[in-house]
Amino acid sequence: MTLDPATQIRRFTSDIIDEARLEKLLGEAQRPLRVKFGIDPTFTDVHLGHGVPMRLLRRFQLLGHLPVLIIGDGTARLGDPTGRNDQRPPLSVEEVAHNAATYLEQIGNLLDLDPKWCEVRHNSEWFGTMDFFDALKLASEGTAARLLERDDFRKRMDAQLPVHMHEMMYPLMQGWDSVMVESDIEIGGNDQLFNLHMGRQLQERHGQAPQVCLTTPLLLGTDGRKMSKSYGNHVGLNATAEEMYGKVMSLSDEGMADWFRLATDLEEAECQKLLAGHPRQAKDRLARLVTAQIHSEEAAEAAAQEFTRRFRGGELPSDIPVFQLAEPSWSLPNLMKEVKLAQSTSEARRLIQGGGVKLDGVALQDVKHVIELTAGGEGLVLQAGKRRFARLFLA
RNA sequence: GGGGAGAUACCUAAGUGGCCAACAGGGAUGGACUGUAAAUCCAUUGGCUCAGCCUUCAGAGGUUCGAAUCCUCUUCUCCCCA
Repeated sequence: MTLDPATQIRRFTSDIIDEARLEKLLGEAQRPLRVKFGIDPTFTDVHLGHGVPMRLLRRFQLLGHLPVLIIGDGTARLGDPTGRNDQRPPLSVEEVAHNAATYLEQIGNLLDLDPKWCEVRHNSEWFGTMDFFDALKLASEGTAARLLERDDFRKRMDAQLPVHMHEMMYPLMQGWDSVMVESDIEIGGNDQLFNLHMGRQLQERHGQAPQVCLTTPLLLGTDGRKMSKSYGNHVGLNATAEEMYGKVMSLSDEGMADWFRLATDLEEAECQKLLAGHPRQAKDRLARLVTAQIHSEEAAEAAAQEFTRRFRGGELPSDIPVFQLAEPSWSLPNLMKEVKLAQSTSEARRLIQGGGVKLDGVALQDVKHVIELTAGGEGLVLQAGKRRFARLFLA
């Protein structure tokens, strides 16, 4: 990758507020810049989409600057309304602490969390000691009209959905974080622009230089929609190498260019070359790069081989979960429930009738089929759909 | 505080006394095709001891041979007025 800091940073940004100031800050470099990034500990499944700002933070870290991670244990109590069409459920203190720990653990592969190179703060530090009058004072720093202009609120109002007062406090709280940590730069997803701006506004009102705001582009999910666990199109940072490689391989062709840019460090020219070739080849390279980054070169290579063997060669996976069952004789639906290939008898029946169930490679379409288990040998391999397997033995 | 509207399965959304386990679309799952891409086509999408039965239409009661549909109360939301 090229050495010019601004170019490195631009690869991961869609909006830059006050580009001139960014250049100036980077140019002076008299001191490590404080680069703020807020983490909402409202969930535990961190995915590659969340990894994009991390990778940008890593760039800053490599350039000698200081990432300041804000664990929003105060803000999490209400939840960022950005992009939401409903209200978030409140979280308990324990949940928040657990989520934050899990989050940090997972991003450890992308960012150096050594206290020497990275500052981690909890915003309960300042919100926890605020009394009601302090909160009112903070509330007086923004206007309702400004907040209600926002798309997400606008849409909810139009759809006749509730917008609660406390949700409007969120941007102010995030902005206040910037004041408290005296950030020079704040990074956020590109839907965060409003919240980031609030930081500038509050900083100015409190005698600080307004932070530069950088937003990172959204890394789309494997199906081209916004990456989200609820769509099942995400690649979790805690996924195994195999899962990760496989997930990336299921990425739509259209999404590849963005993925090369946002999820790998591969040089621009090289990316273009790959994208011009066969999509499958390019995707394989992409999947290896992504996997290697979180796991290792070796793990990525192994995952690629296993993938090829399984899906191109049509062979069985090498790590089929083994079940030792006490009963020798099972009706097919019950057996599937027992080994978690189906959640209910009805689901099992659907799978069977749809032709998705195989025993040792042979499709079974009879719902009433009875399976007799045996003790020794290879056992029986039961398969549901393309990727769920169970190897069965009589205990 | 007053008046009006509304709450249906994962989501959107029909249904306004029996033909409703509940139209339609989306999503999801399975199958065909394939590069675990896209597009397309087919099937499925509450549960079960599955040609039958059981539990669902915000919650609790009630009317009726019979209710998601009618009545009462409760909870939540939206709109208008103050």
